[in-house]
Amino acid sequence: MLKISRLTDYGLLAAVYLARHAGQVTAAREIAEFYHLPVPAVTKVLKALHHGGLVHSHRGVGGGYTFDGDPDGITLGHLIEMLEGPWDLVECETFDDDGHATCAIRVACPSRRFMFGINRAIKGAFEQVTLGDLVRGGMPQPVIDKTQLASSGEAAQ
Amino acid sequence: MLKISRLTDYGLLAAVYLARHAGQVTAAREIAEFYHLPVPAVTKVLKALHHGGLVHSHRGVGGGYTFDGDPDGITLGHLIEMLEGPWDLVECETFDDDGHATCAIRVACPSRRFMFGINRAIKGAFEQVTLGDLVRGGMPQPVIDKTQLASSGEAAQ
DNA sequence: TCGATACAGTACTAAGATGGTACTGTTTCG
DNA sequence: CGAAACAGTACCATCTTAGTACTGTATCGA
Repeated sequence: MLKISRLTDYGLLAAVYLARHAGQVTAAREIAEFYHLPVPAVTKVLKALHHGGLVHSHRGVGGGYTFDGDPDGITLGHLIEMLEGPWDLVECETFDDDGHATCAIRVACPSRRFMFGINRAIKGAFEQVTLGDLVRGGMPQPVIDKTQLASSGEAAQ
Repeated sequence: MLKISRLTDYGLLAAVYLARHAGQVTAAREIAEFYHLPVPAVTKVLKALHHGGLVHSHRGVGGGYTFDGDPDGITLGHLIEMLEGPWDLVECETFDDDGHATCAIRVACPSRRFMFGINRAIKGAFEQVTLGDLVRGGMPQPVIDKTQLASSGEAAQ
């Protein structure tokens, strides 16, 4: 199914919470209790946000996480990348750990350009929503730029 | 991971193939061979497209599927709905077979409106791409309408 | 009439992803 | 020095996915 995983949900909520309390040191427990989420799950996603460079961490008693950047400089695409790692809606361009393409017929595939065009068009939508939009609670409706697929080369079959 | 499932990929390719051969009766085998895909998998998604009303089926010798509608009247959202069933990027509003909400704290959830706003904004992007766009190989870049979340009510936490 | 073709519907299984948790280690405060 | 809180890793039950198999039905043509 095409859906944002539950842990990614948690991560978006945590990011918004921290952005709304910018500059304040906030413990994972506080965020988990606010949203009625399991604490271990929230700590997991906060580690990912820290690893992605979105938030700073503070250990020890009274520690927690802080966000002090520009909410409008962070896109929904960035956030999902931090939480899920590199992602594509299609796997035409995906490679496994050995560097082999997941798609065995990749080079000869008549649909590769086509699928990659969809990928870029939809991922582009995720780049138009910023953390600031989420914090403000107003979110833009993505508009598709119909030149995206064509610019990837000739049309696919 | 946030990705279109492989079978849905197959379904999109099959829909494009049929739209490019509009009015012609095309067997599942022909589509599978063109894209180098397993025949049983392609027949599976074609059944879904037929069930969704996108294509007509013709049994017997020389049978197959035909598309004879308006490619620009079918959106990417419609196609995914046919192939994956009702879908949402978040599960705030999802109910199980017994009619119970998947989210146990749904009524009191401080993030429900927020997540549903994301859901509508991104799903809106899928409504801006049509089967005609896919057939022509030019695809729009979705543009987010930032009023979508706000219009769901007050801003969520 | 009969056989081959092709779709209709259902069900099964192996492989992979997901969600939640547990455990150990490290840092910081008082 | 003890408690609090993050860092990193690993585990496991559950769910989803992909692919296939099997039976049934409709159609064409010899």
